[in-house]
Amino acid sequence: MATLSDVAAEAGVSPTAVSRYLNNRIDLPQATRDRIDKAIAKLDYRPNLLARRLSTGKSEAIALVTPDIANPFFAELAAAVERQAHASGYSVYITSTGGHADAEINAIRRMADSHVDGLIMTTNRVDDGSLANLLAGRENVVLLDEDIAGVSVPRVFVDNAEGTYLAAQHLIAMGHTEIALIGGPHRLMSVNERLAGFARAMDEASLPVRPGRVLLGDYTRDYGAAAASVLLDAADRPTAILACSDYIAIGVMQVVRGLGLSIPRDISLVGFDDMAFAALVDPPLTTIRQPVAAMGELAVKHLFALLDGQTPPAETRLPVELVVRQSVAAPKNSIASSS
Amino acid sequence: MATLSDVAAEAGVSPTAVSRYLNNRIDLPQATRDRIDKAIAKLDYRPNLLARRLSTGKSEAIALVTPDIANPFFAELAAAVERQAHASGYSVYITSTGGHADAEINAIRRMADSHVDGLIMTTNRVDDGSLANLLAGRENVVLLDEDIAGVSVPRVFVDNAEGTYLAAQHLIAMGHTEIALIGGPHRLMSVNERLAGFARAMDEASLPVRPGRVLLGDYTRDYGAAAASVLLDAADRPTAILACSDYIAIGVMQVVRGLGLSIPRDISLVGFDDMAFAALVDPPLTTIRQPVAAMGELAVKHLFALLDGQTPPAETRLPVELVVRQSVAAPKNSIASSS
DNA sequence: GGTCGTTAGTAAAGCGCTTTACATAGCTGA
DNA sequence: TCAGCTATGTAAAGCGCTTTACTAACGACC
Repeated sequence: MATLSDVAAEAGVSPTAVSRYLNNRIDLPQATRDRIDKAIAKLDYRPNLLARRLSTGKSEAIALVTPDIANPFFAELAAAVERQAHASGYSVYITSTGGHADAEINAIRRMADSHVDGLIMTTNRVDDGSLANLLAGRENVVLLDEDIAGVSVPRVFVDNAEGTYLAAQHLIAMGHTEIALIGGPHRLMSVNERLAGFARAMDEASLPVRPGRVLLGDYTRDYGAAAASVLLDAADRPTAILACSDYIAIGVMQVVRGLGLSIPRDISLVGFDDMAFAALVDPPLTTIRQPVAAMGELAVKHLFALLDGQTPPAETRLPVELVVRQSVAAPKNSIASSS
Repeated sequence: MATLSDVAAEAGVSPTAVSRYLNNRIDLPQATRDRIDKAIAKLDYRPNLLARRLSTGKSEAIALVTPDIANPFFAELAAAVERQAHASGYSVYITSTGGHADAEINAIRRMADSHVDGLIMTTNRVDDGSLANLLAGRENVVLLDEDIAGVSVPRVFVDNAEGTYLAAQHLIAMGHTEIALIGGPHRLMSVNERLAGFARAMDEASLPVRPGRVLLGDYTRDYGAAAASVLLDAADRPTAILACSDYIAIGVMQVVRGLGLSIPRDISLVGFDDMAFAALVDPPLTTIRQPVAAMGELAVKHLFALLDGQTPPAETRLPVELVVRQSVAAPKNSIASSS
């Protein structure tokens, strides 16, 4: 591999001249430029990024730490982040943590050690303070999708409460009064907020939120199935279920089908996320769409602003949207109220 | 950020001693070790990876270049690669190219410039020779999932021909004789092979492969829909369609439904890949399962073997598997032959 | 004809680490 | 008593780049 010095020797100038020429820090006469260009071409010279980074302290790279790249939600987020970062000539280093605290900490450490310029952090856990500690005072981090309590870096979230509010409103408008909610991990910000949105819609319709009708566990298919079993085995079944993720909704569907019931005839179901498969399942799932690409792009923009010494908004909320498909109907034995 | 010299000064030894101690290249008496450990803890020292990499020429990192990280197939592959690499203490740098030739070339270049130790390459295009050129002679590359003609690096593929062979056999056993195939891009290795497997099964059953019944285009939902329209608008519809990817199958389903037809009553359908959504669609899709995780892991293992100076197999084929769900039935107006 | 400004560069230090070669002190054995 | 070994280190160069300061040569101006 040719080095800068090789090029300099070949062109008959000093390494300094080549370096400065390549970085547009010097005006050289055409003849010299030509000699350097020729030398570069001849030797197929490519700058060693490692050396440049070590020397400048800038890496033109950002890190994205994410719970699980195999999860399409995070994969789409990652794709958006990458697209946006590449547009500015930045590389993106992605790490999956599997949602483990120590893996998250290691990932952040490792990223810091590799001297990336900035970090976009997504998590799906409730932090016990270690993450907050690690991130405290950093000026080159933005939080995406989920909060970490106690860190004061720019955050890009979705309007979680509005999402479940819209979903519950939709169910209520269809005539449902017996509505259950299945959510993610207790105390996770998105979970709290989605619960709050649900409660608000219920409240506005003067409907009670019964404790046994709110099940919090995980944003997974398995938990969706487990929770659905509990709800549907009960004496007083709900007529509708608001699943706080499409994965949960899939689990619900599976159990409903297993019980010989039908969606939406016996049970109405609304999901959350609008993952690609939501349109493909049977029946196509009514759900809340998150603007995943916009989230990723905005996170990058805010991170770049930060690196640029600007002050992006402390918190941005992106709007969600109700996507009506076919998993909601009026409850049996009841007449839909006009909305 | 504390440096090695800071630690050395704090511990009252030379930087050399600290470096060699940290790399297990020297035996120090307990007292000295303690002083160094204490200094490290006190200063919260973490080695600068950039500097280490520049100095050693090793990066303990590999690159994965992939067409689209938002595609669950590649995302799962990436997750497997990452898991396996992390287990050996390696980082993975993932890049999405969008399937563009120039982006692929840039990505490979960029990875080489960042001095990763090795590269795992996946593509979904037919190379015009530029990739082959770039990769020629490299001793630290493995090809995954799809071939690049003319490069002689270790390759990890799936048994494509066997997949379509099994699928076609299954359809034939159910009584189908009018079987169409919808495949990916013409001349792509996997496409050729899947076509060959299909042809072999047809041949063994003494069934002709009619030209109008083989449509090659893209591994996408859109192409699946377009191809299905062509096939189903024809005077002599096939009774079964072998889709060479689950995405294609989804497109087919959409068109079939749009025509007021039913799967599997009117048209039988087999997919390829067994993506997560295959089990979730209506009807659940009979498909060919690829061992995605195993592919990713094996690619990493072979890459490490390469880096270790060993010679992994030039080409490995991983087995596929027919997953029978509910998208295949006997053709209407015919009696299923016993298999 | 000296000064000043411009042009066209260069020398050398430094980024933080590794590594090779060498050094010193103390001890052992003949 | 002294050669030689072991234990415990160290000095200095080098990875490939950037950057700060400096210089030499030349022409223009007064």
